[in-house]
Amino acid sequence: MAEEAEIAIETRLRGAGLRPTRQRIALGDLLFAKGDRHLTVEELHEEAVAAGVPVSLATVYNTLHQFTEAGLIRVLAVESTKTYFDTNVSDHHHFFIEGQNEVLDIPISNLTIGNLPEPPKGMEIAHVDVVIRLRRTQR
Amino acid sequence: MAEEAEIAIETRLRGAGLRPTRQRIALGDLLFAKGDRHLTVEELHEEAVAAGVPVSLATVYNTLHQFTEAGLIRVLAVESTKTYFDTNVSDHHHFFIEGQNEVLDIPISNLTIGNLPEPPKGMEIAHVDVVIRLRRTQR
DNA sequence: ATTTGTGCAAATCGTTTGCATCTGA
DNA sequence: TCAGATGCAAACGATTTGCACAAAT
Repeated sequence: MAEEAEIAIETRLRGAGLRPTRQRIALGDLLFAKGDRHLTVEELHEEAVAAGVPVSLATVYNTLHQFTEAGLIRVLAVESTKTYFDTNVSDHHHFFIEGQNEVLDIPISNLTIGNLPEPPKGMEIAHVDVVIRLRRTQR
Repeated sequence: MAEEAEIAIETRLRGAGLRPTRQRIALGDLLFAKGDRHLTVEELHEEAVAAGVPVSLATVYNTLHQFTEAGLIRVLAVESTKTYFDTNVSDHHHFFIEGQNEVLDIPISNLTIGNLPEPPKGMEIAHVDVVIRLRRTQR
């Protein structure tokens, strides 16, 4: 199963014109082995080191950007200090817990958006992002 | 009319417990004199300097944060490395033009959101942000 | 052998902070 | 007067980049 995932990632990397290097495969494993994830570069770097794959921070940055260009993951626009990467590329939206900087998926089926506006001339809609910001309930 | 705006801003500043200093009034004028705006700190700073009010960058940062706390403006979480401030605090959403880092208001009436999901236990919804990302149409 | 990726450290960029000086009430 | 505001420069954290070395084809 780990093997299976590894092969799949190698294939996906090749398909994207990326050499399946040790580091990229390891990062890909960490990203995709556990279902949908929302990670910062820092977090993934720590996981990689903890998993015995001592990649450098710079490589994690490079790799995540390459994965993003390849469409394997996407960037989340929740808050501006840190960049979050989402391993789920399908159409879905997010909760963001303020103060805790935590991102959660919103189950797809719940949310609908109606009356999408016409984009300005010469523009088309690339993506619609909904972020529901949460705060702890007063008590 | 400029006078009127200035008085209003002084009043709003006082109401928020902020001394209406030369710099805050000038920045407030720039922010609110031209209708709804989406600005970065850098942009506002340049405008101020161009308008003959040589505030420091640090003061622009401080001031925008204080205005935000006072509820006069709000922070936009589009994506990008920079923080955008919105002078329109009412409930509305945004277009974001990719590559150009430009923010536009979506006219309120057009967009509806249905079936808002239940927030997780102990949480409540603070705010719902919709960002429609635009790209230039292929030709 | 050639091309591409990696690691490190230095560089960059947006933002924040410490502290001495100034200003509004 | 004097708490609060400002300006500067230094500090900071996230991200990027340049370049020598290593790995993949």
